[in-house]
Amino acid sequence: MCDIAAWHDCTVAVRLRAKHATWENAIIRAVTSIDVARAAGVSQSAVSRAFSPGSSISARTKQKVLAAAASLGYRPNRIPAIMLSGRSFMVGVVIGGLENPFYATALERLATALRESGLQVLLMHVDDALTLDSALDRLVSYRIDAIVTSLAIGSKAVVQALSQLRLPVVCFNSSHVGPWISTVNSNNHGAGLVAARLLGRHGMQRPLWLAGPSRNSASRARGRGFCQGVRDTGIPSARLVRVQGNDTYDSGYDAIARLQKQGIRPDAIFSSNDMMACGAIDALRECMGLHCPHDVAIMGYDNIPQAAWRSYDLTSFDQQTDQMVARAMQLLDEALGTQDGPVSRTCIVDAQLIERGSTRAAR
Amino acid sequence: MCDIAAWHDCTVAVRLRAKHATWENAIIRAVTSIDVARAAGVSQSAVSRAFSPGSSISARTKQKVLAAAASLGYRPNRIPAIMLSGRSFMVGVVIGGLENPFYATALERLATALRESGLQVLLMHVDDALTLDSALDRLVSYRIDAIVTSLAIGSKAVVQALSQLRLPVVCFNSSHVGPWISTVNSNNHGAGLVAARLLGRHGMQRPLWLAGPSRNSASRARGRGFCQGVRDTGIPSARLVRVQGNDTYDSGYDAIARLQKQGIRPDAIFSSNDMMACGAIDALRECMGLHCPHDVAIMGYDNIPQAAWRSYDLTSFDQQTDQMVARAMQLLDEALGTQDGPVSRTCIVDAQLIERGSTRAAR
DNA sequence: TTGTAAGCGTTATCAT
DNA sequence: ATGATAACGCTTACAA
Repeated sequence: MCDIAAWHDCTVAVRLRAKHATWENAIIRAVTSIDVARAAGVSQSAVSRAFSPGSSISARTKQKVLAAAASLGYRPNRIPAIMLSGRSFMVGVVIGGLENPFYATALERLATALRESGLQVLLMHVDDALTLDSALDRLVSYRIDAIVTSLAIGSKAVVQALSQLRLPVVCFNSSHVGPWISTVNSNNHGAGLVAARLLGRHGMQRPLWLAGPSRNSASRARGRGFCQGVRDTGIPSARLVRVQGNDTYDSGYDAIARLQKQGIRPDAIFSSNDMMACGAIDALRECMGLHCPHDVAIMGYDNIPQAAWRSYDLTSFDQQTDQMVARAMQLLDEALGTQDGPVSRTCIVDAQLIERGSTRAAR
Repeated sequence: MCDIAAWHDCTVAVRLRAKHATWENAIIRAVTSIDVARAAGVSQSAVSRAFSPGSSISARTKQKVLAAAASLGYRPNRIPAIMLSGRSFMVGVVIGGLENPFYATALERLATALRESGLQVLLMHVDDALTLDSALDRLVSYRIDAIVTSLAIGSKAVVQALSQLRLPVVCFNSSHVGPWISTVNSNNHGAGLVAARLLGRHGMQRPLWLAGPSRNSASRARGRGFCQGVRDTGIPSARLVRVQGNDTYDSGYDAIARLQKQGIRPDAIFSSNDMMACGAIDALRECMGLHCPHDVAIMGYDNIPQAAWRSYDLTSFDQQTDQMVARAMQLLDEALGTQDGPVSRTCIVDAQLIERGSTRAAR
């Protein structure tokens, strides 16, 4: 159920609540449309109309109202409109992992797109699945119109929690779908195939798959694609080494360092994301004395800015965030516009291969 | 004044608005406290009390209400409370430059802190000063309780715009202050001094200051501190080379590349942020054939994750984001709790020197 | 402890 | 074109 109780325990909230428990000690009351109406010598409706384009109002009246509003410093209040219409024009954006530049950039683009669509972003940062439930309840209590999330929705429980809100949900790179849930996915599997083909052309003999966390379905799809692609080049599946990371630089570094101890020397690496790939590049040099691309070819995913930094010069897949965000907005638009029940759609956007030095050398 | 007009033009907004212009075709009405009251056979106030900890209600009644609420799927609506109290418990967070991992991480921490204080984040991403004005009007129309911004508030115009909102504002690393505006700053000037001292110990003879955009007051303060620190080591000011960047990796790279053409070879660099420092390190190697720290000692600012990546191993100043965020929460708390007029305070948090390889070598 | 009723600031409807 | 009025869903003062 609702954890409104937990909410009440929060320090600032309690303080504010206590402060305004009675009407007597109310703060500076904001200027309302009544005040403007009185000042302009018109009705409250006239004020409303002055601020609603397309409503029938004479230029003279509008002038009077706007003048009065300006002098009083009136700022329309959208809260009552939310009560009346049931729409808040706020979208809950649930994110996590901002330490990955990819997600940071994606959020930036998403926020911009939503703003341009006249929607507000009610942001919810989530560290783990545990906080999600209570977070959702809070968002919902603000009567958000929809939810957009870049969390890789892995667990069935989360999907169910989202579905139960009876609110349009748009995900990025989520595999689970359900009623009310739409998703925009990068063509993860296809990119895995492309990666294997490219590395194959560069003479791959001892491929390595550097996987992201297993709960990340996008990572799993990339791995499956890569595995199939490796087979397609004629290398038996058994020769493909798989190493587990957790999408961080350190996990990429450590994974390679572990390999060194096991005496495994890959000559072609596909990493589930760029951060791990960067870690791998550094570990190869420091722990194995291997240089990229001379000794090892490496590819990542996400095309984060650091992939283009000269020390890494990493071939990567660009998720085409702009396109994905645009698609997400379409899905959102559709879901918000439909009256007849929950929408559930899936979009696939091809990732664009960005070739850089890490796969350039012929060996 | 308000650009509510512009808001009305936004596509999604218009569509939703049109769709619910009349009461007839209203959507699935949400479950209200009235519904719960009816189902539980109690009054509406009883429902309200059941969800308000500390209010006088019998255990039996509360049970009945909660049961009815659960079976109906009732979710309390906070919107009416906003109208009644005038407090929304929403804080407008105005940000930009998320492509810098430092700001991304800062946002993450801030969002977490606000959530833990029971405040919601109404996010506003701003590309430039132009969007800010209209953005603010929108935020205000949602009756936010305060604004927190990591934008380096440079222009006097922005400060004035913020002051006029008559809303508590908390900034990070802003120099301009005014009524209603509080700010938490890193000890930029002090860090500049420390940088010069450290580089001086490493034999600095030809110092270089890699500046951020001139509108960034934090960068200016760092530069002033460094300049003074350089003088303190006995090097005449005229020997200090200043180069202009814009806080990006590319600008750091280009700045060094330009120096090469001018035949200038620094032996100690202090960069206004880590991104530029990374660019500088790569340019030194690629364009000048200089290696860090053997030929050049380098320091940055922000201690972004990439500073710890092995390819850079960059000495940096950690802004202690956790502390700064904690301070910001205190300032916010204070501003929200005060009834007697606008608050305006400034906090300084010392940056912590993180020594890494880029300044380690004795040359 | 519980119920009744007023009120928050706006917008849609209806009457003028 | 304009004004009066009801309604949105909840909280709180007050009465019982």
